[in-house]
Amino acid sequence: MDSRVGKDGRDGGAGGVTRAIRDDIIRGVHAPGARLAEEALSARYGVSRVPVREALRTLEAEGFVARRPYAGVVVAALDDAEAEDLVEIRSLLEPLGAARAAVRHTPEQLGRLKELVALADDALAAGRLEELARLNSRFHEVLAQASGSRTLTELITQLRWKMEWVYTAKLPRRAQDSWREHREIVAVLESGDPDKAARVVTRHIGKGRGAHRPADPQAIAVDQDPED
Amino acid sequence: MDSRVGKDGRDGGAGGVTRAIRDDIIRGVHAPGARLAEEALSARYGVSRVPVREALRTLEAEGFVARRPYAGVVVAALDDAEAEDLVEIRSLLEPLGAARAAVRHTPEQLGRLKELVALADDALAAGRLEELARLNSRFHEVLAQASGSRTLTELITQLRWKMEWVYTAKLPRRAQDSWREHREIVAVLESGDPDKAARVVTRHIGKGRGAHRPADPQAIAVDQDPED
DNA sequence: GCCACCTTGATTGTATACAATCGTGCCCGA
DNA sequence: TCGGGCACGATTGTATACAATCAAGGTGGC
Repeated sequence: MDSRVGKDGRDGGAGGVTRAIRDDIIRGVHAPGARLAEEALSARYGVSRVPVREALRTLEAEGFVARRPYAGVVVAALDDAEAEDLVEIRSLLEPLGAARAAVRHTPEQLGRLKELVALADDALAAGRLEELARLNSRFHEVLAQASGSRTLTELITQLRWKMEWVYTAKLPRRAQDSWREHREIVAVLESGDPDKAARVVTRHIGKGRGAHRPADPQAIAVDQDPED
Repeated sequence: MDSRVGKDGRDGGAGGVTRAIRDDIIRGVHAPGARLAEEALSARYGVSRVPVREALRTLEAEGFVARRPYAGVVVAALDDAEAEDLVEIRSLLEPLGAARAAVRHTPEQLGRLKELVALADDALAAGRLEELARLNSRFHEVLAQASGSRTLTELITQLRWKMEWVYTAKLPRRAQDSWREHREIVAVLESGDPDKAARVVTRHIGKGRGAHRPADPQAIAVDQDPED
């Protein structure tokens, strides 16, 4: 149970602490609304208060924690309406990213996507769902990067983090067959058709309906599949 | 030419430095690609290196600067493709925010919007364009907050900052008559119709066409109006 | 003359120490 | 008994000092 950030991580320094705290928030180690005292964090992650403070500043900008002057930071609480908005925003941005990726993707990125699909096939055959989830994150991360837009990439990545955050505490995983759709995405990217790429990803995300119409407040994305 | 952050600012501490540096980046004081040495910044803004570092962490998360380990931070450079993406992303998110605002806005927020429109009328009559620009920012800020979604509010606010950043260096202002449309937005919000709100803001932003189709690469938002 | 290596300088990353601020509990008085 | 005020503790915000790392320039050898 030692969460201290390893010295070996490629991102030396406070960046590692940022990732560690963010992961712990997503995984529910730090519950929403919990107070995050700087000294406690510095003890827990084995660094001084300065990197902790910088990490908290990053997490604040990303929306994972809220800061009030001289009152400390607390883990942000995502209510149902926020969760619904996340789904909606993502259903707008990821198709846009896919459309960009269809035009701008590099051969190397396409190769990485194909590689990830192949790895997922192996993992699926071996029944390693844990591996599948990790590959899923990587797939969408590379897909976002293929958009060629730094802004889009960062936004989509952060949205995915928050989606994971929301779903981690809400439902068990059901991951398997989304990879058939992943393979389809790669094929569309290779064809270079932006419209088709956007449509495929829209369907993949699971919000095929019109954009701006607010969904039924009752159906708070509980039927969404975290593994997409 | 003293940019040091005043002690009087409501947001005590490093938050003020963050705002100051961001404003200077947006205003072009720190040119894209410029190296931002921490000590130079701390001298310029009259604080120590620690608040500067925290501010840079925030600005990094917001995408205004890029950090490379032990290599310092540089002001991010937005190429034309990025600028185009910003326009596209905003044309997706602001209508969504308006749709949410039409349903969730509080009476207080609606009052503030009306008040801003009135103030803009006065400023317009007096010919104070500088005041108009500031009111314009406030209007869209309150409009975003009225969406009731913290995520949406932050995203839209950051996008607006970046739009301002892009346009500051590119074209002169032409601000006047967008306020007629602002008044229209307020009316739609009061009516409570989400679809109509989304349509009005979509037209207001100036990208009425379909969402995912990439725009003509030649027409890089140069004909966009920064004052909307 | 050119390349590899090392040294040096500057800059970032981190830790420790100090100051400012706020919440809290206690005490006193009505 | 209850309310206001005050002092205390804890925590955040900031400044200074030190360690780690990298880039550049010089020097020696080939």
